[in-house]
Amino acid sequence: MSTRSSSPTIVDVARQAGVSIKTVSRVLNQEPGVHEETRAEVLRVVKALRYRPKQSARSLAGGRSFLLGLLYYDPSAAFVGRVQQGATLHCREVGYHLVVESLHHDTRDLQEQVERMVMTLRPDGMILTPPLCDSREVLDALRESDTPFVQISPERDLPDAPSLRMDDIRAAEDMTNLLISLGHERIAFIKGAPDQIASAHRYQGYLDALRAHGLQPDAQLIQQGSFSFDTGREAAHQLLSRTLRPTAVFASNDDMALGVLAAAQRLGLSVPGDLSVAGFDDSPPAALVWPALTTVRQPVSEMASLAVDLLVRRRSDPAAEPVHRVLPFELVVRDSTAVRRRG
Amino acid sequence: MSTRSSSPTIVDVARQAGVSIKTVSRVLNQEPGVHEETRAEVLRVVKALRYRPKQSARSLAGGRSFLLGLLYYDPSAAFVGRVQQGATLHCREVGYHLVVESLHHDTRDLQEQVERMVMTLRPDGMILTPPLCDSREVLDALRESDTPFVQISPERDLPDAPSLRMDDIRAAEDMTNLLISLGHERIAFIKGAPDQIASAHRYQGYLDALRAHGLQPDAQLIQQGSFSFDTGREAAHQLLSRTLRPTAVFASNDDMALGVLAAAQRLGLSVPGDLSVAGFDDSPPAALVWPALTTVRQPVSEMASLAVDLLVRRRSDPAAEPVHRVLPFELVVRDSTAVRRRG
DNA sequence: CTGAAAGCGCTTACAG
DNA sequence: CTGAAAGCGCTTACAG
Repeated sequence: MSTRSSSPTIVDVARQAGVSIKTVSRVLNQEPGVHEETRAEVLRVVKALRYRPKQSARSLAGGRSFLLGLLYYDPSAAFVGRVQQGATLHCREVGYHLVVESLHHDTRDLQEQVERMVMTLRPDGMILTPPLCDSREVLDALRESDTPFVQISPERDLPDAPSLRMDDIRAAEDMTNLLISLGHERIAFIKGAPDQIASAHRYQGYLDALRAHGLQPDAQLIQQGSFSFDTGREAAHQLLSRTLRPTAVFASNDDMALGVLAAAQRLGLSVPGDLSVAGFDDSPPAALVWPALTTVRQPVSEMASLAVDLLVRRRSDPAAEPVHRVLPFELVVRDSTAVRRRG
Repeated sequence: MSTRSSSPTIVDVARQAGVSIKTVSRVLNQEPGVHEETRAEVLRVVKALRYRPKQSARSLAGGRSFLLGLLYYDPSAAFVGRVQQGATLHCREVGYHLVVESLHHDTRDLQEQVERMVMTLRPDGMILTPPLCDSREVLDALRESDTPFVQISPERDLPDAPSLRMDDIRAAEDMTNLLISLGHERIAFIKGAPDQIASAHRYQGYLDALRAHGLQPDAQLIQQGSFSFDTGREAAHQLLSRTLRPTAVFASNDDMALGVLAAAQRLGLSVPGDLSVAGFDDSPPAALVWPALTTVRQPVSEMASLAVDLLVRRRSDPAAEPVHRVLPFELVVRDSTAVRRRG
């Protein structure tokens, strides 16, 4: 019923500007070799008509979709949410759009799911987050369809794809150094899931810092967790029930650190008075609990932005050697850590 | 360098199946009027060739993009994350894809942002979450571009768009009833941000439940918050410092309830021993804190699925009267609430 | 039940 | 610096 005329096309613009559609196309795509006056006139008409090139047409003709895909598994993961945020914002800046695809990690047809998505949508690239970025099925589907992708925080780098990560070892080392500088010597550590390389790296950083300060790692103070709240709480319960308690606990992610907080509370220990607690990730709850958690912030937005850039730029230079970058992290010192109480 | 032949098109399928491309198109779009044998043969070839129709071509020719947009403002909001999850999963089932667009609520050019997104991408519909679903600029941009949209939990319903929401009044009433059934009579309430209709509704439900049980609302027990952790903590501090303390606090969202937990802990009150605490939303931290929070779960996945359905179906019946549905919620009883301790 | 033709709105070679 | 032509891979009327 709308009396609104249908959207203007490139033909309308060309006609009004008195040029060919090819010239309009040139201006829109910022190609060189257009007379400045011509360019200005075209732009004027574009603005006057509120003309927007239609993606489906550009896509069909030009062979690129201006779509980037974000593949993820665990939707609740704060990490993915922040990747997405960084990616959408940067996508807008470069004229792309982000399509999100949530996968069931356990399903049989992971490869089929990815393949179908990629073949119908033809995204110009995919952004992969853990644990999917290390899934053979996902990678195979992407390779088979010639879809460029970048891995964010993968278990291991690939020769044929760029990756972006932070230095887990160094971050854990810095956090441990912080605790040491606060006077702590009996610093417990709760390890993460054994099958994730980040667990080993963070543990490594912890050990490095202790050794650099001449402190002996104490097996009694090292517990195995699996990155969950419950394992953190149980590990802390073990650690804190001993007569000779640690004065600080470094949990290798925030969920476990929250578990430590809960255990301390249960046992009537005050944090940070009786016990300092540090986490890793800077998840949303970290800032919401009491006391607010000291933790490590990963450079997630930067990784996401860079991922978008790498994918978009890849078009101009498809044969470029894939980069593997390590980005700087940040220690977020809040209220759960304090100078060790003497006596 | 790849020796891989380019993807098969509808022409390849038609040739191999010995039919016209029109017939292939009919089969793919499940149109009636194709001989069963012909249909089977086409499907066989489709499968053999691993043929997938290209979205950009379908989109350009058919005038629909198979893309749905999710517009949101606050990325960290757990609510939006769950909407997204529900939407992507259902999108896959119906052959659509979800494009996410994060907006800056405060920017001047909200309308311009939305208009640009919609005009280039031409999504077949948009899913709007609070607070954007009530933004005049967003709505105007959508209407002007003839883009169908559905509102999830809007402040108020619109005559020209479907909306999906839960019954806030009833949910708050049920939660209050739960506390009353546990023996509580001095039940405090922390209100949410005054500019959101949900705040008024939840407060209303609280009052309704009290009155139904012959309990007088006590102004001393009612505090104003604004849905943030800090306002929850402050309000709780006020409430719990009095000589005649409440035995239960109903915070009208989880973030504030977490603040109540923090305040109680600070004052040395045990939850739920000395104090029962209830929240609203079932945000991720709600299950992670100690004690785990009793709260209300909104039917978010259902709203998201329905939103997708409404948008997809709208194509077949664009003139249909927009529906305004109220979906059932769920009380999630965890560890922060208990029978009132006597004496 | 099936098909030939036209067209969606752009970009890609190719000319000049 | 600029343009005419062809084509991307589908769907939409329109026929029969």
